[in-house]
Amino acid sequence: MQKEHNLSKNQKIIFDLIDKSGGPMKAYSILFNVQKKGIKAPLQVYRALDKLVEIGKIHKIESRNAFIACQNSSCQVSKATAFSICESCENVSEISNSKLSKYLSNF
Amino acid sequence: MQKEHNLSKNQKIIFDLIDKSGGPMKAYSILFNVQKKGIKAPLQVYRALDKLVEIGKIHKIESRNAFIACQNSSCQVSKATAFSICESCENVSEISNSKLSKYLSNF
DNA sequence: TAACGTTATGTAATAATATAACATTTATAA
DNA sequence: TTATAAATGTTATATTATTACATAACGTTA
Repeated sequence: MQKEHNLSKNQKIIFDLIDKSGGPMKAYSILFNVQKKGIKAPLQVYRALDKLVEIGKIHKIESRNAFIACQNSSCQVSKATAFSICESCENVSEISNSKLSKYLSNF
Repeated sequence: MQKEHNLSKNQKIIFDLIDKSGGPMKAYSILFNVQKKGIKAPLQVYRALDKLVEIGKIHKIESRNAFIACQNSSCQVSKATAFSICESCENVSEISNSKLSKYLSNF
């Protein structure tokens, strides 16, 4: 089970946006979308993103420079998470389970 | 088995550099290192890197924005490749085999 | 070999992504 | 309540990557 974290103001604004979007969002697109809420600088976005990744609420998809809400309510921080990404439509689904972590840990 | 590709001049210069380095190299570090050989612009580096990735001679480590020579002589293009990266020393070893691809393809 | 398509190269400018550095405020808990 | 950590705000800048356009080299086949 995921530990409860009290998100700060900026963290909550940004998490809600990503979560509601239903897909991966890029940092500067997030920035654009939250400017009306008073978040005006890249660093404010990146700090919130860093924290959200750290506590497991979102994942970064490295190959896309994008961030997506964790879609697995029992997702454990520091377990392997992979993404299956359609190369045509860019649809993303999260792959995260203990078998994958265990499998990769053989190497 | 890997198809033979005749590397162009720039591709060869850049592949040799990465290969000899024995580890991941970043694009602008590559650029710095090949300037004496006449490669002067980022785009020249990125174009060679793109091609080398495409033909499977190197891999991009997305989370590091870095490129590493394929360490598996029988590495198949378009098969999954993962990297195990020490979080202390940043040592990298390549994980690439058919079992991993097959395992991931279950999702 | 001339004409053609394809691939590679050169160059300048700029876009997109991310961090450094520093000051201040807010939340937590001893 | 004070001290300590966490979060915020702001400006500037570093790092990574692409657009756009022009030219050259290479292979094929007519």
